[in-house]
Amino acid sequence: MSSLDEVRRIVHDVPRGQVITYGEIAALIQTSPRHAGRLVSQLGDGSPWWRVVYSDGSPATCHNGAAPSMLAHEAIPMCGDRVDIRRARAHRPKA
DNA sequence: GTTATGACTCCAG
DNA sequence: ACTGGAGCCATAA
Repeated sequence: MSSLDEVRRIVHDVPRGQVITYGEIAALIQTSPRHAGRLVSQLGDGSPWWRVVYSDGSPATCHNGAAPSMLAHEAIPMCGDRVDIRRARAHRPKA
């Protein structure tokens, strides 16, 4: 089981209408936040990468800023230009 | 084995 | 609240 699978499962485990931070993923797989983002990028387009946001709720800076659009389309609680991480933050999948 | 890079986060100003 | 700099781990060359 590679960390990539772990991340992929976590990202897929995030219910619609909620998001998860890179730091949360990094903590779950026991690695640094730097690698967390890298793994999510490697997931490809087959996973809801847009549900993964920064620790302060800002969406990923990639995809030419398409993430906010996806978040809004997913009925994610947003606060201005950032996600309302306070409300949308997904809890741990509880292994 | 070493160097360079990346979808991050934290601390200080 | 915003900006800038440093740290970190893994993969690729």
